[in-house]
Amino acid sequence: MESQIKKYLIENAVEVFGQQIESSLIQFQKTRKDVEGDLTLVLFPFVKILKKSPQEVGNHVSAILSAKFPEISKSIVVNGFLNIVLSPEFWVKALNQMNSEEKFGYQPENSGNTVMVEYSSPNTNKPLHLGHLRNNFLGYSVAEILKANGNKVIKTQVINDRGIHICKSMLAWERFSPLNARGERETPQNTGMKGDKLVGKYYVEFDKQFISEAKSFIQKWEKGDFSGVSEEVKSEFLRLSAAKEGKDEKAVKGLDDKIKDLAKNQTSILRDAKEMLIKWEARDPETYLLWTTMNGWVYEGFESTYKAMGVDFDKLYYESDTYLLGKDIVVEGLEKGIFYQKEDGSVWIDLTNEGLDEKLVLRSDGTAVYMTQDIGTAVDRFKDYPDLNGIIYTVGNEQDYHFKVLFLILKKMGYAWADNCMHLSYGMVDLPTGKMKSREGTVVDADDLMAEVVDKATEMTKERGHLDGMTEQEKEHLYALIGMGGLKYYLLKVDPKKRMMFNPEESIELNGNTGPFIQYAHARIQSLLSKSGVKDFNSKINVRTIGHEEQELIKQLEEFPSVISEAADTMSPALIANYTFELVKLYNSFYQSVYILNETDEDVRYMRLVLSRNVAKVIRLGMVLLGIQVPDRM
RNA sequence: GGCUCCGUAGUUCAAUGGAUAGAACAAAAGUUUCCUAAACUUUAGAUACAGGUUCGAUUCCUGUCGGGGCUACCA
Repeated sequence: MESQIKKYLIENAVEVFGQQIESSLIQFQKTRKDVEGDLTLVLFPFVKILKKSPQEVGNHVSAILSAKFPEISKSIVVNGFLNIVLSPEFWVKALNQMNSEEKFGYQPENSGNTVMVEYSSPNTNKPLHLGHLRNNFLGYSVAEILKANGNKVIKTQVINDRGIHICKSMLAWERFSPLNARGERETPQNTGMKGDKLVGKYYVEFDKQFISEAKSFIQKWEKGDFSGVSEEVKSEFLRLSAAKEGKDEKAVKGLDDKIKDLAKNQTSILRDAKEMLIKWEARDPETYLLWTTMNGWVYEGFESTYKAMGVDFDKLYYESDTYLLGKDIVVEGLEKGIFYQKEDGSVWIDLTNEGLDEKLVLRSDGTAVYMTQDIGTAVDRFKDYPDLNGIIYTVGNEQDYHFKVLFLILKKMGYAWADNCMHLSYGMVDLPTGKMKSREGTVVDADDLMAEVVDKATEMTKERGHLDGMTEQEKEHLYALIGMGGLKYYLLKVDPKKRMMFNPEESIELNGNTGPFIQYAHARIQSLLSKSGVKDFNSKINVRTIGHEEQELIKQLEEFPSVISEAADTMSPALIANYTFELVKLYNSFYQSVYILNETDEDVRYMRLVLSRNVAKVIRLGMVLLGIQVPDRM
């Protein structure tokens, strides 16, 4: 309706306004709740053109529209706004229309572009945590939203499986794992530990040993004992120590960090890890086997976590596969003069003209850095999928700068698709106790958290659920569905760009703006429908009038398609979440105030059932986009 | 220091430059002879500060104050 009126006004602008007008001048908005009307046209933009008062403009436009559109039963001018009231017939027709569409609000499949969505870029040394949950749920949801808008979507992740950090956990496992009775080191099989947790444990172990060795160096140096270190290190230490004199707290901390780095570089354990990396890059069979084995453990662990999360991927990329391609591209860029080489052999790009800094793309020893790999991965992807239109990178906002640089480099390298690469930058998740820090053990583990919310859901559902006649398996499924629904909804309902506070207690709440609140509404409607005895909802509704609350509900349902498309444009699942919450509140209020099954007028009863059915449908279609399932009973 | 993002009820979040700034939680008071009360209905409460642009500013611009992030030959 809105678009029809808009179209009409633009096409007949000369007649209505006496001149052609920009389409941006036609602004519609939702009518305020406390004012009569279904649709509101903002009149201010026309006031200047017509040089009349808002009231006169309103009357003028109102008369024209009323004559043209029979759906408009009346229109009222208030304070510069034209509030349009649509007829009951219009709303009944709208309800009949949406009732006939199974996928109401979705665009036809493959009617849009081909887009790759990358989310979850885990480090194989660290088990997944709360931050990954936001990342995964967000990426998955955006992928689903894009699909609903007709795009073909390829879900992917890039696995960070090479580099010095990987060697650290490998080394620590070889060196520190206790042997069991059969003389074996710890494995997921013989300990029953999840693979990613086991590897993570040895990564932490490495860090402990590493830091303690570095500390002992510093203690020695402070006593003036420089045995076994080079003159350069000695003088650097003395220089840094002397510089601390008379500096403020912050500066001293910075210098201390530099001293720590200096000491870390002297440790034997780091040296051994570096040697291992060189062996790995040389494909030393023993090292390679160890790497493959331990990575296998991690992937198995991740797999089970992803399964619990309910996310999946169409294609995986491994940095161990793409870093070499990245290096080739750097060489190519060097020949083209896009990059330049310093005396020590390191390769850089100068972005000072773009307001950024110089950025390293290859180390002096010829090894790849993060940026090198990312360049390689991007190019690789467009090679794998020739019809790909763009990539969306779901990565935290602490990497805004990295992606700015990455896209700029790709553009300078002449890749036309660089303009279609986007960084879906999401905010950090904070805890009430402050930031998550692995050092301080304040990281919320993904597996633990998911288990906790499901436990809580189990407890609450047993207490008040309606589970008679369900099998144990069905019950387990329901508990998981409610627990995970709550968690996903909690993480997705806020604007992804913003940092958010994660309150563990609130995340398992069942009341208010929560997943279970929405799931409950769906279950209640399903129960209603099955009790109604109506099997076939295909016949048309036949009522002349329609109640205020019913009309408000249809109005809200009518907005679903534009919400989906806006969610895709802004890549914000939060819009879907908030929309659905509004819908459910309206429905609950409606449900409370009228009889449905006990309504005596058959036509009205049927209309209310159809309305309920469509509310349930839109709830389900909306929640699917968030990766949340809705139950028929709870 | 440079770059960048953000400051909205007690708390967590909303608000394409539009009408009297919406919700939820927490607080207070109510609603079950009826379709799932995990529901519904009331009440109280906020735009960090100072300017500017505009018919109109939470939104845009400038400055102040406060917070986060980036500023590695780590990934």
